[in-house]
Amino acid sequence: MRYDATHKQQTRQRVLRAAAKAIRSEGAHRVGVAGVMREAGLTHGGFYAHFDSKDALVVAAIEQMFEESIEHWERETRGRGDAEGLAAYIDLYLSEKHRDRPGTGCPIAALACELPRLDAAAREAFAAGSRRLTDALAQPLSRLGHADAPALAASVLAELVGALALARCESDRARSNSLLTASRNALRRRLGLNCKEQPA
Amino acid sequence: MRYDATHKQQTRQRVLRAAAKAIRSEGAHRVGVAGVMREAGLTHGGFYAHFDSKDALVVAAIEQMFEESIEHWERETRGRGDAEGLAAYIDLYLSEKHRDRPGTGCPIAALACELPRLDAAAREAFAAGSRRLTDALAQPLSRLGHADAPALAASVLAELVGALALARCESDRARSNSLLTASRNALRRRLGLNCKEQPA
DNA sequence: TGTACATCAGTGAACGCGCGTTCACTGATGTAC
DNA sequence: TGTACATCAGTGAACGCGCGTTCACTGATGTAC
Repeated sequence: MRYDATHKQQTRQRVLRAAAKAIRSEGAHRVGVAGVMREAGLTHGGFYAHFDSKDALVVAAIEQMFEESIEHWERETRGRGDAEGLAAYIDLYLSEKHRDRPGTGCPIAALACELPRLDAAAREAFAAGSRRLTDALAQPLSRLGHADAPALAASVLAELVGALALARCESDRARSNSLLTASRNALRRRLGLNCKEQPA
Repeated sequence: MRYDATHKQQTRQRVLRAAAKAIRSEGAHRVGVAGVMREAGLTHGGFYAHFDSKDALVVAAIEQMFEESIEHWERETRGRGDAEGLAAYIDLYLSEKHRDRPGTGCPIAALACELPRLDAAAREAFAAGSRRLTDALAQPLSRLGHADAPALAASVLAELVGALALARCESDRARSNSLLTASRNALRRRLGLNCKEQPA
């Protein structure tokens, strides 16, 4: 063992994190192996010591994104009540900051439309991640007494994802903000969360 | 004028329709000039007699898609009451058929995530189309007495788009169908449309 | 402690391929006489 | 009516470029003695 046992593993993680960010920003098809490696401080040739192919990188990066996403959800809701945690997550999800930084945000909002065009392994990883996020949403909804929490969670996630994606398409900042506000208010009302409405 | 005056215009329309379909199916970045021309029964060389560049084709194709989309909305709601028309549109939007045929479906659900990566002209065309669709939704909502119909329309469109995109990502057919059903029911309830719930 | 060595993570030139784009050419068309 | 012609929509070979991938090589590292 010439190098530290964790050395290669750490490099792989660096490449993976760079890929997860670039893919959410640029899309899986536009992201290049060379660019990701450069971002990780390496040259493109070394890539194949870590991943079998670009497709394999995309799959691993998708898993990485959802790992980050679930972690983010847990960090934001931990130690809060169900209602408060949900409200905080909705506000964060539909915030200007999240809209303006797709690279570190929700993989679903960044990649959903592109996903059906990826290979089966990538689709499976993505679907698994989406289910985990839906389940995470369903739990507090269920504890709050909502009937059919899994279906409600799916519906809530759909609006979150759709609103964020639409807000990212609108280059007029004021209009874009009003899309975020519209869905924030609609979701708070739907879920019976503390309804201090925000003006459009 | 050697050829019929409308001949070139008709060819252009054929190319445009092929592009609008291919871009929704494959994404703007994956679609190639040669493939679109082949689909229109031509060879790639003739492309530049009709469009300045691939980017220009994408812009024109986006306009074409929204034209089709608005037309589709009008065809489905014409001659129906506001509530009935909305319910019919929601059912159609969140149908298995729409999910399985992105090429002829809503441009927003097919392209929203990819759109921020397109150039300014494409983004502008897309944003304009999205606003038209939101306005079309807002009108019956307003007539039905909903307060702040524009915001509600934005929220409804967000859920429609998000639910369809998520359903397209889920390769397990039963799960995918249940995502569509969840949002169909949630939207009907939200809008006070005739609530014959469908089982998940 | 010092030196020769084996290892292997990472380098960078090279490849084949598909893409957007260009351009000299073709040949079906309607027109002029 | 028939024929030579001008037009121009469409053809297809060729280009430069960026991409994913390969591979012979490098050089920093820890080890053996």
